[in-house]
Amino acid sequence: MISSTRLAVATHIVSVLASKRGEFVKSQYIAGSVNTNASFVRRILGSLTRAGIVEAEKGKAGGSRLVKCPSELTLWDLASALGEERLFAMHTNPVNPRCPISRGIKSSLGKAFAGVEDAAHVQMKRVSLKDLLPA
Amino acid sequence: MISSTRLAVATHIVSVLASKRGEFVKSQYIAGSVNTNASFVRRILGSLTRAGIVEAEKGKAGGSRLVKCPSELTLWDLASALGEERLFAMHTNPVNPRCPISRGIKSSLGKAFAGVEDAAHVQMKRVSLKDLLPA
DNA sequence: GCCAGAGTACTCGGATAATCCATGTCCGAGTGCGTACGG
DNA sequence: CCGTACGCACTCGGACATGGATTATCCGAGTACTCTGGC
Repeated sequence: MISSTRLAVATHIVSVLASKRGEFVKSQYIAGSVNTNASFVRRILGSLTRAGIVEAEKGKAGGSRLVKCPSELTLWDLASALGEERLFAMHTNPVNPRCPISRGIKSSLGKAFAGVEDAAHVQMKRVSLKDLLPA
Repeated sequence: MISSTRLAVATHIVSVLASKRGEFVKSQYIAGSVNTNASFVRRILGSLTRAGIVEAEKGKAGGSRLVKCPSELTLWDLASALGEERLFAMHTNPVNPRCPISRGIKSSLGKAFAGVEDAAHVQMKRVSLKDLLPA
């Protein structure tokens, strides 16, 4: 039912960056904290960089560092940086035009899903990275 | 974050059942509306039957029929019948005990996820099958 | 005419196959710093 | 002593492998209705 852990890993990543605020942190170090491989971390860091949440420095003394202030970076920012805004998946099977239910369900259910997602997004915007860091 | 379309398909299924209220509908007919295979439909019907949302009749004139009233059957009922209550997935990689972030993140992020999910659940309980049917 | 048994049309549910997606692994190209070597 | 060239340690990003989850396909066993055949 639930597929990717990217949001959880992204949150873990920015938490590590926040705990080393100002320093450039190597992807290998972050991978050690998450207990995964550095390439996976880099792929997520790439999304965060493109979204302006993180900046990367190349070269020997390179690494990544947090650009945003932890109190102003929310779960929603991370999810949308990853392109994981949707919580529900519609089935993609073709519509059966001879069935009125089949013709209408995707539209009405889509609206219902959107309503639930909106409520979730509101909550996600209220959780900042600062809330997640150890006191 | 959700890969499976079971909730969408389950909603489609009960919509078809509601549109034929009282009649026993064959899984093959439902599959035609969803444009998928009957076995997949039956597997979902099985979950709905176990949850008391639907009842099945065997034999030649058999099929499935809706037990609950459409105005009292919510998205939440369907999701929980399918065991798809969770919207987010935590990464399952082992904790790195030498990293304070790694030690704490799963607990604090888990609480944040739960808060968002609670908000979503509230909305899901407000959407009934009746809201999704054509007027 | 009536009952037994076969046939039919569904059910459920398990086993397996085919696909898809998330993640892991590996590699090449680019870049900036440090060092070594040659002038 | 100074500048260039090389090596190193990172970055990004693509290609491909792997494993698990989702969905599709197929089959067997059970059940209830219906029809047929024998008494």
